[in-house]
Formats: sequence, C-alpha cells, structure tokens
Amino acid sequence: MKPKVIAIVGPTASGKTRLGIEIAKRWNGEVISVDSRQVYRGMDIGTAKPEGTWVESEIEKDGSIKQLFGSRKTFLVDGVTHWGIDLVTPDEPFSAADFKAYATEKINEIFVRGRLPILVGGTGFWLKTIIDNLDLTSTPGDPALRAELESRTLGDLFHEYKQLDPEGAELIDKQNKRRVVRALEVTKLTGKPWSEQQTAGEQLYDVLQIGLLLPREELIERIDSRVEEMVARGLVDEVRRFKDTYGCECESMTGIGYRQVCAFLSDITSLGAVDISGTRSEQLCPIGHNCSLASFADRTKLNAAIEDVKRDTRAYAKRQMTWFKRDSRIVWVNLGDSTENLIKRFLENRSNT
RNA sequence: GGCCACGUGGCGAAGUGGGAACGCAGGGGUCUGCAAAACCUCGAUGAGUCGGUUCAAUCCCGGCCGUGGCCU
Repeated sequence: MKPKVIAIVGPTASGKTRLGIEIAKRWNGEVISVDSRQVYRGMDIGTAKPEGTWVESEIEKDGSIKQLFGSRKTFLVDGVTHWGIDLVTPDEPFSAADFKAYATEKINEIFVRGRLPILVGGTGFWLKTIIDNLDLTSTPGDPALRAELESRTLGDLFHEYKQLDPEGAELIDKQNKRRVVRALEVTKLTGKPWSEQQTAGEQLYDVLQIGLLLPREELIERIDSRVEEMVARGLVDEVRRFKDTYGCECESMTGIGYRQVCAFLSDITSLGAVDISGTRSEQLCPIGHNCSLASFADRTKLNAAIEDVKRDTRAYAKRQMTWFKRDSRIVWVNLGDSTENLIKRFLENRSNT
C-alpha cells in the first residue's frame, strides 16, 4: 500500500497556505512547502512565506532515518510543522531534483511517524517530480559546460544537438535556449541521448490533489492586496538587504517582487537621488504611505515598481493555471468549500497497489 | 467667431498612395535538474465620419464631428 499524500495546488495568493494548515490540524498532518522561492533563507516577505518559528525538533532525535537535509529544528506555523522552507541561502542553487530528494525523504519520515504528508505549493514542476516520480536523470548541471554552451547561439546548439539526439530534437522546444542547453548538456555528459533519459518511475504515493479555484477577478484582488501588504511589511528593505549581499543577478533574486524592487533600487542608486545609507525604511515608501524623506520622483518610481510586481504576479498566476488545468487528476474546490468529505473518502479508501 | 494641430486595436505609439511596425495590457499554450524561470502563440477586413481625386487611399483634397492649443 502506497503512502497517502495530499497535495494542495492552485495559483499564487489563492489561499493554499491557510488551507494546508487547516487540513494539517484536522487530519494530523505536516506540511511540505512546494515552492521554489520559499527555500531561500531570509526571503520571507516577498515569497509570502508563512510566518512561523523555528523550534527544537522533538521528532528527529532518534536518528533512525538518514537525513539528506538534516536539521535540528522544525518550522512551526500556527502549531503545524512545515518542511521545505529555508533550505538554502539565496546564492545556493536548489533544483527540482534537489527538491525531489528532499521531499521524498520528508514524506517518508512523516509517513513513518504515522502522520499525513500535505504538499502545499504552486511550483507545478516540482510537485510533478514527486507525484509522477520523474527520473530527472542522474546528471546534475555542470556549471562549466553550461557556461560554454550558453555562450553559443541557439541555432548552433540545436544543430549539434540534432546530430547527437535526432529524436530529442523533434520533441524539444527548439526555440528555448535553456532547454536545448540542458538537453545537450545531459547528452554530452552521459554519452546517451537526453530523449532516452526522460522516464518516470512507478508512482510512489497515492495522492489526492486538491486545486483551489477562484474567479479571476477575485484572484486579482487578492494578488493586489497581498503585494500592498508585502510593501507595508517592508519588502523594499528586505530586497535591499539581499541586493547588498548578492546583487540583482543571482537566481533567487529573479523572483517576483525581488526582481522589480531590485531594479528600482539600482535605478535610484545610480541616479544618486536617494541616500540609501541612512535610516532606510523611512526613506523609501510609496505614495500613499506616510514618509517624509523620499523624493517625489523616487516614490513615483517605487509605485511603478510595485505595479510591475502586481502585473508580473498576475502573469505568473496565469501560467500556474495553465499548468494545473491540464492535470485531470486535480479535484477543484472553491475557496471556502469544505474538504472534509473529500479527504475523508480519500483516506478511507484503501489503496490496493 | 477666426487660425493651427491632431483624431490608428483596451492603452501607448510608428509608418506608408497598392500586404496596418512595435511596446504594454489581455487571451491561449509548452514544460523531465535555473520552473516566481525560460519559451511559443493569438487579437484592428480596417484607421472619427461623409464625400472627392486616383487603376488603387489609413496616407492626397474638401465638408462635418471631436480633442487640444493659439488669437480677437
């Protein structure tokens, strides 16, 4: 019998986190965040990381389970244990494959504890690695090779790739350089065509996917107000801290919120319009907020950056819906609907494979 | 009242006497190690409006309407 796992999916700002907590409380579960941005330590406000506290772990003490991502501590949100948060520093890479290794380990641990694993998150690809047990090839990225490949033109790369893996060349998105680079990278590193390495193992878990559905208008409202809330909570200062350490270029800074605000900060810095060495939080706040030091021009720019964040978040939500829509296994519920019977039936149903 | 300018898809905005760029927004889609990423794709049978010139008008001419500016 496969372990039963619940997954809560849906676009950003649809209320997944809260639902996850409710379900965890009701069914004795632990949450695993499936979010490619919440893995970064310290990136809290912009990733809408749930607010919680790190406590000494009670459950990890016996050491009976080998921990790939060992931690003495547990992240508690409203009394519910959360995994998948604060796994790496913002300059460390963390891929879908890393996540798969981490999450499967955590699911098994939770299962052994006799509790219910609840995957909560909007990173569809990461979730898919677990639900469909993708064998993400055993070939990690090779930074040197990748850098070399990336310096070449797409046409050139595709040409070489086609020689090495004609079948893959048919399947791949030939206009997406990032994909072609990876396929070529895998093929060269392993000596075997990338297209032959795309396999999925047998399903590991019995999964109930619950999708949160809400009217587009309502989702947009929720996105907008959440972004405003982030700003009020100090998004700009958070981004500035990371900008000072990592700049705007590293992967973790390409997240929505970070990207736009980082660009804004670079803009005003280069113009010398704002002294950013002083008491920062007082100097930078958008129009409509109470602040005295920022110039009107800079506040206008910040407002524009915030609008960009909202816009890009909407676009992201749309992409997420495109992803989830095509998975017919998802059971869609309206925000606010009870999941009681749905989950009850799922848990009572004995899986026979 | 007179003079001048302008009137292009939801917004912004080019250009041309003979296939209406582009940006943004919006819709649809792809996805097997960067996925909040990367990539693909679709929207004006028609240019305020009515006439005229021309083989042909969004582009030239005129009337009307509208907008902005200037003048008395």
